[in-house]
Amino acid sequence: MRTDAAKNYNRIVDVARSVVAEHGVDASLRDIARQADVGFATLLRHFPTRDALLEALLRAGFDDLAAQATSADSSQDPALALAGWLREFVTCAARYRGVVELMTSALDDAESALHASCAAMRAAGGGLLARAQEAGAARSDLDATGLFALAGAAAWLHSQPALTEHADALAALITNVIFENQTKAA
Amino acid sequence: MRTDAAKNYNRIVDVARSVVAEHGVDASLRDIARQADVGFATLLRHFPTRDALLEALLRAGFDDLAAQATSADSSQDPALALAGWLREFVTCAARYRGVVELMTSALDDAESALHASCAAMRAAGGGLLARAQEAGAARSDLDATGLFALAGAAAWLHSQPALTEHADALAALITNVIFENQTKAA
DNA sequence: ACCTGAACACCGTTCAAGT
DNA sequence: ACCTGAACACCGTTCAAGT
Repeated sequence: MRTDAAKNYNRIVDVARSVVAEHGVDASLRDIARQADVGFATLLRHFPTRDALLEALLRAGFDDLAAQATSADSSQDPALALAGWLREFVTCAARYRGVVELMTSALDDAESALHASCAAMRAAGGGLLARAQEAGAARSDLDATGLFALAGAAAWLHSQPALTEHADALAALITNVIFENQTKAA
Repeated sequence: MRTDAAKNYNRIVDVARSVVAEHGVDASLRDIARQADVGFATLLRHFPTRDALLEALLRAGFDDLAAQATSADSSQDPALALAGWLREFVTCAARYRGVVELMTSALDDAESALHASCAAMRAAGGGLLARAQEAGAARSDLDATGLFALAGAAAWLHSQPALTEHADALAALITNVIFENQTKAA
């Protein structure tokens, strides 16, 4: 990449970060290009689709999540490792409005620019879940997708402006379900 | 209302039902007007805002929810009454994509055409919750908004196409939290 | 009273032309 | 190689004109 192109690329990403922070994942791409002092077609050249631009904003967080899961060695307490991962997941998924929906639909759409990193992240979480299940610290009727769904619901709650009041406590109620050891009969 | 106006009104609502079912709450209003064989400005005349049109689609369900809660007399088991209300809530909120977000933001925005019916519904659910709490059948650290938030998270999960696989079971895990009787110390 | 077309300012996409 | 303006088909809003 030429240095002038790199400069445009970085300026677009910087501006996108602040515009998406304000307007959510549906923010106007044209507006981002304007604020970045770049022709709109130039933005499209660097990021041919909305998902591609959002991927640039979110990839770092996703990679951290995957790394955090795989680096947790067997000496660490499985329940604590999973709990830390969940906290990070919610922070990451609630950063911008609409990210959770983006992630779940990206899992279903192999064409999305976000598919690979989301799938990797789900698999990594699944590994942490399996270890916690073996230790008897997590409910046994969950798989990686179930973990993702519950963590996503918690992140959704956390990302609703009208619910911020007690979002931390309420989201914790949801993630706590994961650690339930179901003993009572159905 | 003149009879020709009433005919237009009904045709718009009918078409909107099917278009919103397909495209979610962000469906194109212009497209709805076209399919209803009505000038776009006519649609705006009947429904000056998107919320006003969606309110026409959703009001019946909301009213049912409020009625269901107030009609539950004291002879009924409080836990069963609340459980039934929650089931209805999720069905209603997951009917179209985006409804849950619409409801939570309407609660925060007194100007929204949906504000009144959503607030009434939340209050009605709060009444059922209070009775269940008195009977010791629901956790005591929840209020009407907390109930709404958890039910909303369950409905969110239910409305994600990528999660339909086990949506019923996972959403039930979330709503079950409401009936937990927290006994262990913090 | 109620309906409607036209004008407007936006959006995302595409493409031919510029350095 | 990389950038850009212009044309296009959409969107929601407003308003002056029709019956």
